[in-house]
Amino acid sequence: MRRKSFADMPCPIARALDALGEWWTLLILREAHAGVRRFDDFQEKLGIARNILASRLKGLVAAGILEKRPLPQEGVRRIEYCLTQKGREMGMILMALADWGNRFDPEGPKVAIETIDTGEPVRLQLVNMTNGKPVAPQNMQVRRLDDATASFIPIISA
Amino acid sequence: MRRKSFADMPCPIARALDALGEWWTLLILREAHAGVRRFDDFQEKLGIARNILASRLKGLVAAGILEKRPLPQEGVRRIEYCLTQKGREMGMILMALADWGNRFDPEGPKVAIETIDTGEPVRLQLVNMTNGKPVAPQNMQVRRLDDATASFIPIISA
DNA sequence: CGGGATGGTTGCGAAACGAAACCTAAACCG
DNA sequence: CGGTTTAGGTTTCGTTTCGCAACCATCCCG
Repeated sequence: MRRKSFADMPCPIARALDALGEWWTLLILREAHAGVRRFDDFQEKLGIARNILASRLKGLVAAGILEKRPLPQEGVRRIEYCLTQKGREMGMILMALADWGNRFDPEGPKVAIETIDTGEPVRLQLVNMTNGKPVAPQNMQVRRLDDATASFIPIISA
Repeated sequence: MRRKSFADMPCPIARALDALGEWWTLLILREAHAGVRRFDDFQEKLGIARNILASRLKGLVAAGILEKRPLPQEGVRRIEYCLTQKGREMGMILMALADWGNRFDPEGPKVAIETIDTGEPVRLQLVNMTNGKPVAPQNMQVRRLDDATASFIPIISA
């Protein structure tokens, strides 16, 4: 039996996890967000096996999250794996993981998530986009638009 | 070879993924946030194999994300898996996944993430906690507090 | 031509995953 | 009392994925 895919589930979380949920994938993207672009750099910083890294990079390129760019004029052949727009915009997911890990892992390293200029603390919040005000998690829903009678998308009243 | 653990990496993202990053785990927690509490309900809603579900639930209880509660007076024996505080507070991670999946998966179901009372759109934002103002991702850093000379925690200037 | 750098692929053993069958204990049913 | 149902798992077994090390293919340099 092949490992079950989440790609055909009618839920944006499931479909996101189908692209991001394999072991190592989000750590590769953490490095990408930190500026890493080259195969050997990913490999060395993460300590991931080279075949697994190759497989993950291929998947992320296929998912449109990374883009493979050969740099022809660089002496030896060089290839860069660059974040696409889709890849850059999943920074919030990494932030949410970092924030939660930081607050709820007593053994973990303590980090400050803060502004660069003033060093003031930064957190993630739900914000009402029409008035910019914070929204309580209980006052939030995920509602299906395309086919109202189809299966409910379970979510999240923290 | 055992699959490599992220638990001893000095990064809150890696350590969070050590608890949340296995296949199925975040979907189980999506269901938990939607109100599911019982073994057979998780199993039926997700279509997950029972042995895998048992293993994931055990891990989540060990990680302090779910709490196992027997309900003695309920007729047959019933067991509930309830979110702890730690579990409830990772709703932001699910939100970030849902938001990203919703925006960047053209094949996926379109959903509205909105307030319940007024139906206004809701998004995740970085917020400066001292003044409540939004923070641009470029003006954000993750800085290590406990051992400034130790390995850099890569992050995230979306 | 002999390296070295870069970006992989191959082979193989060990875990993890998936499905179905099975088990346990308590209720309930007649 | 014996049989069935309900709930929550565990076992078994075959397939897939992971991890490691070794190897390979290009290109460039001297």
